[in-house]
Amino acid sequence: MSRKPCCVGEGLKKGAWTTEEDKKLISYIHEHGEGGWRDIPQKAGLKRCGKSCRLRWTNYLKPEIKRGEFSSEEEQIIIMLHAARGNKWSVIARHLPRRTDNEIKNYWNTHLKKRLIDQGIDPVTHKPLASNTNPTVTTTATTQPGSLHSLDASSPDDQYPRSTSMPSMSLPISSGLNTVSEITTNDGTPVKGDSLSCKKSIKKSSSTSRLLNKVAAKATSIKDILSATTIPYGSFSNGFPEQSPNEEDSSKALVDLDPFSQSLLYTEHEIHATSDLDMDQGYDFSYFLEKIGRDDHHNEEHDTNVEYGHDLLMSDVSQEVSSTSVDDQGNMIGNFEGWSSYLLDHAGYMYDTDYDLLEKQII
DNA sequence: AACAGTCTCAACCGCCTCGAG
DNA sequence: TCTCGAGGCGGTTGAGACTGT
Repeated sequence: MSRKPCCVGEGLKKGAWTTEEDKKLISYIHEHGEGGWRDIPQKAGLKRCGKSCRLRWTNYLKPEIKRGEFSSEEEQIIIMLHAARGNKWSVIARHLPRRTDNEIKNYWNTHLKKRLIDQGIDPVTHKPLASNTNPTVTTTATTQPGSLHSLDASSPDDQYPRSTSMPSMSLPISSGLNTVSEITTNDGTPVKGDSLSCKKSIKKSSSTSRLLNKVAAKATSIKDILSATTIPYGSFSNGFPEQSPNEEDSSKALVDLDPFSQSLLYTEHEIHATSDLDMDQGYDFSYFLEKIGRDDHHNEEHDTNVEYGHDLLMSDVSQEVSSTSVDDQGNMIGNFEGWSSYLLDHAGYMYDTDYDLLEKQII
């Protein structure tokens, strides 16, 4: 019942493509366009099967393909979407303009997966690995801004104490902080060379983070407004950390229950750091994606995998807020209004707040 | 220098989806 | 409704590069 492989045929070449073959394929597609892959090899004078041609073109030769190191923003998106959708590389690739699913898949398997494991996070479930879970750790973890959630492969597993009630995985936060972290060896000398993992630790701001930071700043304003209202316990019975008020002082617990505050692990100094946001200084949007993920959890029935950030980037929701796109410089851009509206919608829903009034106060 | 082990990623394989007939 | 085939997708492989001894 198995289908006959498309690439059966005498004299069909396999393996690495030569420059000459690439030239032929590029030349043909430039002249005739994509499609009709079955006929392309013959017409282009290639001893390859059509499928091989298509893969070579879509994964490697296509001019708009972006190659090279992944930005921290891209890493965040990959991790969040992977948590939400698993190994749906094509879905993830749709949110990373100019990246191919194959490249993302490779990057995940060779870099991100290992880093998550190094941090004690199960790359499949995105939850803390059982052996590394420390149920005694609660709130107010001492944080080091710019380093807490960065996926630094050199970080020891126990460097970042994890609350049992924290999101199922930590997210890199450094992208919006303009943090330039020099990677050093154990003796303190800077690491040179072209190691991908080293390069990736150099954080820089981008148009993506700036745009999303604006949304984050707006959402923080929502938080400031809403935080003036006392929200009784029990208002958020689902989707929030399981924690009894008796276990924490009430003022802190209130912060913890604020849907626009950070998770339990993302402690007060980080929250305060957002209150006087500088658009250019940035703010890491992953917090908001995470928060929104919790909101989704609050609103709907979700499986255990759905705990942070992801649904915003999932196709259904991102249709609301517009998918990521790319500007003429190749930078990822988002729909600011769409994201803002989405955040506002969630704020209104969560607090049963008058939407119009809320929006007037914010905008 | 030589070798072994590890890593990276382009390419392949086989199954799935979907549209055309 | 069924069949077929093109294209899409995710898992896996293996050649070459890199690193350590």
